[in-house]
Amino acid sequence: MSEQFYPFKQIEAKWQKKWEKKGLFKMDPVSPKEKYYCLMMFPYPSSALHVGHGRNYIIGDVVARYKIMRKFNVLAPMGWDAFGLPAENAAIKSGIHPKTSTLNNIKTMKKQLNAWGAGYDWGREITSCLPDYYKWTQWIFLQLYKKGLAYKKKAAVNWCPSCQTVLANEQVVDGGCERCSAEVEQRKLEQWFFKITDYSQRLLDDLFLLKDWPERVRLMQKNWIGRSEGVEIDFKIADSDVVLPCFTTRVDTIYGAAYMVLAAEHPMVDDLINGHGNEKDIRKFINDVKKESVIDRVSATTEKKGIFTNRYVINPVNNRKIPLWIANYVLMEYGTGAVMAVPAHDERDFDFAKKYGLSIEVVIDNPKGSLDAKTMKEAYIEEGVMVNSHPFNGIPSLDAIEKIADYMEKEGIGRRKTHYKLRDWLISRQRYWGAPIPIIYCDKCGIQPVDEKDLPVLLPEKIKFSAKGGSASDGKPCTESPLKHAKSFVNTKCPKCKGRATREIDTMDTFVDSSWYFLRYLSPKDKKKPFDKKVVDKWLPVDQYIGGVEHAILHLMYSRFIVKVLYDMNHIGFKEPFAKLFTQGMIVKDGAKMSKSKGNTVSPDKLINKYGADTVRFYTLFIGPPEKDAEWNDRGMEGAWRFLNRVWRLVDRRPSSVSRIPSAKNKIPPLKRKTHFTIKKVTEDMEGAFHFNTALSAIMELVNEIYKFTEYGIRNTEYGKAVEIVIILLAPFVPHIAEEMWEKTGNERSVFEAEWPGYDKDALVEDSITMPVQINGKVRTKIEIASGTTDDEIKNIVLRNPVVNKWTQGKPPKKVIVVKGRLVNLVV
RNA sequence: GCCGAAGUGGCGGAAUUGGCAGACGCGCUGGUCUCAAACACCAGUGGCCGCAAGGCUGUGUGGGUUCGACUCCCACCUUCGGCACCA
Repeated sequence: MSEQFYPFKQIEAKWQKKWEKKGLFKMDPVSPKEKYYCLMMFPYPSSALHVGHGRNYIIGDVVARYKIMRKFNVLAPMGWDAFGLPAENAAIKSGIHPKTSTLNNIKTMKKQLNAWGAGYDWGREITSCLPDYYKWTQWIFLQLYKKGLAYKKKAAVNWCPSCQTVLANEQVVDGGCERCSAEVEQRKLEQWFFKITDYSQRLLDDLFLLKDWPERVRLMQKNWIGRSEGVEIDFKIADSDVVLPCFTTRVDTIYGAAYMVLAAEHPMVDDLINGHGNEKDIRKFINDVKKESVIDRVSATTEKKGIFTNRYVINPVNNRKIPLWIANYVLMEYGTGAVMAVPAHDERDFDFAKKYGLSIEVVIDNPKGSLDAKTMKEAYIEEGVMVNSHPFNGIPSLDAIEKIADYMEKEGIGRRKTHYKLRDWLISRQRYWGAPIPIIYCDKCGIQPVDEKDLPVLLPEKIKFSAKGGSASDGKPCTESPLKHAKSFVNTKCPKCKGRATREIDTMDTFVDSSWYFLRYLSPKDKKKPFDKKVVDKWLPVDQYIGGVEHAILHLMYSRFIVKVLYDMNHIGFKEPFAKLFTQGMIVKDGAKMSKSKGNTVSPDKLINKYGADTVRFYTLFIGPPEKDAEWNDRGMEGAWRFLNRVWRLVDRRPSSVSRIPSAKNKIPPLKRKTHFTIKKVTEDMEGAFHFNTALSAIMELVNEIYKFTEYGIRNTEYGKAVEIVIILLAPFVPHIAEEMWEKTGNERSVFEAEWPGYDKDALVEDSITMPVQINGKVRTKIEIASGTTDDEIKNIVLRNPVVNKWTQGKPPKKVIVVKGRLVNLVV
């Protein structure tokens, strides 16, 4: 029986069923084999997956299957990051409860994952919106609360007017909401925070342990943490005993401080301007600044504006009296909200000083040519030699940073300090579809955490989450958490005094859900505890984590933080969650990221129906190096499809036995060597950078060689071996067709139980090699050299070569360079 | 502005302890098979000159190091990603 195309539909259904029955992806908790935890970032259950999402699961599946073949005890679980805004927003419009739509979406996506042939240990499935999961998310909150790492404060927070909720700093992109792009406003609200800033230094230090993370992700985290070292200097206010500390990283420029600037929100501003003239204008200025949008406040391009306070401060190193200003470009959240300005050596200060006619003095000279404060066009921010800074004149400014810091600490006018850009993690959300924060407010006892034994705090299912509180479909979200109106939820008893009390109505940011899920997979059904220390200590850190680079900061930083907290509380015995990270590139279509709103998504369902899952997998893997973005092209599918059919015919149909006489050009290939070379190449790609595209080309080359072989009607053991190797090497990539071919060639057990082949180094050695001969670096001819020929012999052969003689015109070359196994170059 | 990655045929991409640029695939051209097509198979395919043999040229641009540079160094251009008044 030989059909035109291979019957992928039958084959894929057959093997998907068999793997499930056999439990190919079931992790064995008692196996003596070495563990391998292969994790893909769990998806948010949106309506359906497209081929861009597919890349993530296909890569993960290839890795898991490969490790199974390498006889590891593999854990490849899957779950759902199921809380979140989109489901709630959809509910406001459609009236369908988020739980209903989410669980429906999960069903669809699960089907899609199966259709791709992606294998998971479904017995360990987790769903973050179900009480048996979020009970433990609440437990995590309580642990942080216990440690003083969860706290409530009234703070200026990022508010998205369209989503009607606050956002974490990490969720504000270019001054807009990362989800809906609406311009973010600042609001003062009572909110819950996680004190991630306590872990700034450790999050930074341990980045250096993560050698198997992409460099760029480590860099992004490093920049986000934003550590900088400097000195906090005390400036005394003139005619007062009040001290105004300010932070600088450039203490070497202290003698050039021309004025000082405060943020408009600085707490001392009010006292300072009180009764010192011009008060009205100053207050107006401050109000104007506070009204500026978030985008303008943080943009480096916004024009710098300021106003003089009529007050002065004293520079402690030279007792100079310098003016005190208020300006829009100083941030209250960083440092002390007060900045010393050195116009000659800071761009911002330079612009500001020019605008308002403030003095400029050079205190660090350019070694390449003296600076003149009167003529300079821009600030000189490089290092240089100290001037006008008695007693530090003449020394390099880099040294001066240390010397002046020492001096200040000795004199007690300043102290070394380290600052971070990282801010605390705002976790409150004024929305319904999230895990309730397990906190109770009692008039008598104040803020009380819910007792652990009373978890979970159930999210009420009957809820009205529209603005009017009436129908569920008037299209507008509430301005407060919809939980506010759920009386049976809100009204409760105080855990301490048993008196009447109310519950916190905000829910947690979904990033809290996803910052610990990788622990839950090890005991997804445990009703007594979130995870078992012994088991997670055995299985974590995750050996290979795979996901999109868009999570480089948010999810990956939060997870690292939560793991460190749990470690400190001795709940777990490891400090980092993910040993190895692979961030795959996006698949784009027509130059843009695939998205429903752009209408450029490619659905896998149709393609799988037309070509089969293996073809879709093959093309997705062949499209390019997986860490890079790639352009999807439906045509490319044809090539993958053709190849799989070509492979199929190797075992399905006896290739035509037309005997041919090998021509000189088309000599019978050394199949054994090619086979071993391919094993080497594919194994290296699997173990190394995951360059599946080159692994697949190598296999294609081998198949091409096999075909050349069959043209001559030769079917010897070398041939049989090569076909067997092709099937095994293809198995992780295109598992269904590989299994079927494996069975057809007489194997009874699954190809995933087969031994991954090793290669024979001796088989890689060639009898003879073709060496290019260069003359002055240009290839002029090629010679056939038996392997093992000495350099001298090669030289002789080359010098006798007629083509070479034509070019050298018989003259002896100046130099002959023989590169072993590579080429020969003659210099004439 | 700062930090990072990248730039190679018509297209996706391959090749770096410096050593045959364009593997593999898509597309295209010609052929075999067929009544015809589909499928498959064979041959060709960076550009320019040439009937051919062969030659010249070619990895974003301009320099440099080297017997030899996609690969290393210097300067620049472009694209993408991150950060962005952090003192």
